[in-house]
Amino acid sequence: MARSRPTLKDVADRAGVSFKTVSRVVNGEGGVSDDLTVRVEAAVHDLGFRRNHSARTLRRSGQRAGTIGVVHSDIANPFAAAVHAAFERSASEHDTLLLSGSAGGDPDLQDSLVEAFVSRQVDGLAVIPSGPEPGSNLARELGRGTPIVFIDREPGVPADVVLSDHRDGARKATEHLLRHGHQRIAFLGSRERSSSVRERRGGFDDVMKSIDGAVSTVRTDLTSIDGAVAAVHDLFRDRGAAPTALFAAQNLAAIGAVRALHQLGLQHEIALVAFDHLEIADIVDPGITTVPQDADALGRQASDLLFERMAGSNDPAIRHVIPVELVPRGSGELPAP
Amino acid sequence: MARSRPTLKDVADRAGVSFKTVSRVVNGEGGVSDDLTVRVEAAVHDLGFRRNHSARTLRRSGQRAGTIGVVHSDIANPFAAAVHAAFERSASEHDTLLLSGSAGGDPDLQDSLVEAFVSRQVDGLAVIPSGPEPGSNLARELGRGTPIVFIDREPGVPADVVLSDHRDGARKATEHLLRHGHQRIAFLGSRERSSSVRERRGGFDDVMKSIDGAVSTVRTDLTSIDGAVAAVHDLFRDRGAAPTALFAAQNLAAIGAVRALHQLGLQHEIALVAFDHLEIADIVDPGITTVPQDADALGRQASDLLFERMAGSNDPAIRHVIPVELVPRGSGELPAP
DNA sequence: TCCGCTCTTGACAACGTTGTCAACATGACG
DNA sequence: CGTCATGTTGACAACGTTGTCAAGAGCGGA
Repeated sequence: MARSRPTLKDVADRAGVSFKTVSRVVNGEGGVSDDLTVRVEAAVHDLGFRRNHSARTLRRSGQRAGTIGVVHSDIANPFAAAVHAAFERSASEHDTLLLSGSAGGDPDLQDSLVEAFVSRQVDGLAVIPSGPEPGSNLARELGRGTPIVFIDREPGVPADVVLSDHRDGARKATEHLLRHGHQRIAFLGSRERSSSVRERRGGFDDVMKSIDGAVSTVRTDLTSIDGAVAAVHDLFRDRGAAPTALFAAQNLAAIGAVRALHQLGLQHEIALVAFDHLEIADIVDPGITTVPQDADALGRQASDLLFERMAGSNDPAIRHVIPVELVPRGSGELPAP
Repeated sequence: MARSRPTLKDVADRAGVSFKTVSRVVNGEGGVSDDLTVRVEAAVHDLGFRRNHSARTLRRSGQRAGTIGVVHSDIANPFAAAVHAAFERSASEHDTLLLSGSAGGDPDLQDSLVEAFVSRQVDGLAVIPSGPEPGSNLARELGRGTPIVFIDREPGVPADVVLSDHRDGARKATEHLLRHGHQRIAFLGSRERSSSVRERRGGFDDVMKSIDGAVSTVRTDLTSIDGAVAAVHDLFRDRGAAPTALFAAQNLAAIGAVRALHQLGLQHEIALVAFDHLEIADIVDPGITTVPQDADALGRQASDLLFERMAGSNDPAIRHVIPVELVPRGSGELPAP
């Protein structure tokens, strides 16, 4: 059974001083005689005293609490995990810890995460793709002036945001396939409600519509690898009407597409370009042509933006777009039959 | 500039009642007339009041704070992220949030994370491989009776732990390679100070030492994909003395090994067995024979253990070992030349 | 010697919340 | 009509900490 943690008062009793003196020593405020300082430090060490951060920030309200809440869709997604890690590195330089949770695309869950974060007095929030629109709690906090940064999704409200150039990346991917002679191209996407996927879809449509004779097939809401595998199998059930190239607009969809093409033995016939970084891109044969996102830059810049806002910046909402480039590796350069 | 969040008192003023009445309504304690309840609820809604969780748990010390600290080595590692996600799912069923941080194998950093968690009054801690031995803060908390669960590492002290059967898995992998005629096998591992890697190394050595003529090469501290790639290139600089099979004892080392073998064009000649789940295992050619860990089970069972402990269980330290099985996919069945 | 200064120390309020208790109103019952 | 139980409401302390202020000791200078 956990004995309760020692308090300033416990330390004070042991050192035979008032608890205010202990507070001074613990905070290095100075103005305490060497004699007492030594005694207090010994007592602190003996009891294993740790300042109660909650009580501290309660008393000093208005000061930073040193905690940020991060709302994920699914932190196990490699892209989300990479962004999180970069954000965390940057936060730790500011002595700030991260509370995080995955809302899995459920707006209600996202809202209740935000509520839990806010009630724990976070200094700011970072939101990585989830629901379509900010939930009511998020909207309220925005209105209240809580610093919030959106990562890789359109906020839909005036708020700081860092995102990859989804539309441009999708255009580049699609044009790349067209340039290699493909006219029938399938778009594979995850949650359609996520703005990043909508943007990528938009870029794809922009290009396809501008070309006479281009035929697009669209499969969205592929939220798992298995779902994407099934969708690709389905596409090739009728080889006559099947596309000659795939644009996998999200990392899990891409892994599923690669897996399905390999299962079907079509990996050298059907062209594939994938959005997002894939660890496997240069291992499989053919290598996967990708439009990688810079998760590290996204995380770091989002953190920079948030800390600036938390430091009191009143600038109008900042929108940071990170350019993306296509990296050819083979799968995207397969010619149309 | 963020206006400060409304308090019970603000709501009380607006509703024209005492703040204690607001507290009662907010907590659904009952004993408030319908008349006032309605007025208070309106004020709560208008002001967007959210209970200050820190103040609440300060007052009710002894009660759970609803927060758990998770110490990672690197949360961007797919295995860690998967464990984290499973842990998080389970925690959210207990209305508990996770504070997390990556210590990257640095014991000092791990200790300062623990300190930051403890000072934020977490109810318990989960520790995923990092330093070699529990740091002094962790040791102190253990002594104090703070519920702690170790995941996938030997605690080195009497404490709850959930781990894969590393040694047995490594034995199975090594025996599998021997059975296919290999005698010169290289072991590729990450941080040697991590108990999981030590155990896997132990299983490997156990088997190799028991076989006459078996020659083992060992490369450890391969903490990144690139590091593993370089190590494998190095191994095959002199083909004469090079191993005929690789046992990649960790996921990043495995990805690096696959990549290097493909770069060298040796993927169909050099056998490979990998510890950990690999997303790419059945995509590449040949498929990668693995000894996958059940990250989901690890996370869930660790969480179960921790919540039981937090509920006051005084059972002696529990050790939960999750069995692992080898999954043949091709790379591990390549015969020795 | 006395004043005023600095240095050290502690008493006390306050942060936002919940637990305890008392005050008051109402109605039932003798 | 008085007593008592019940239901509603608020005053106040407490949680662990920091900020404010005052008290006391020690010392130099007039």
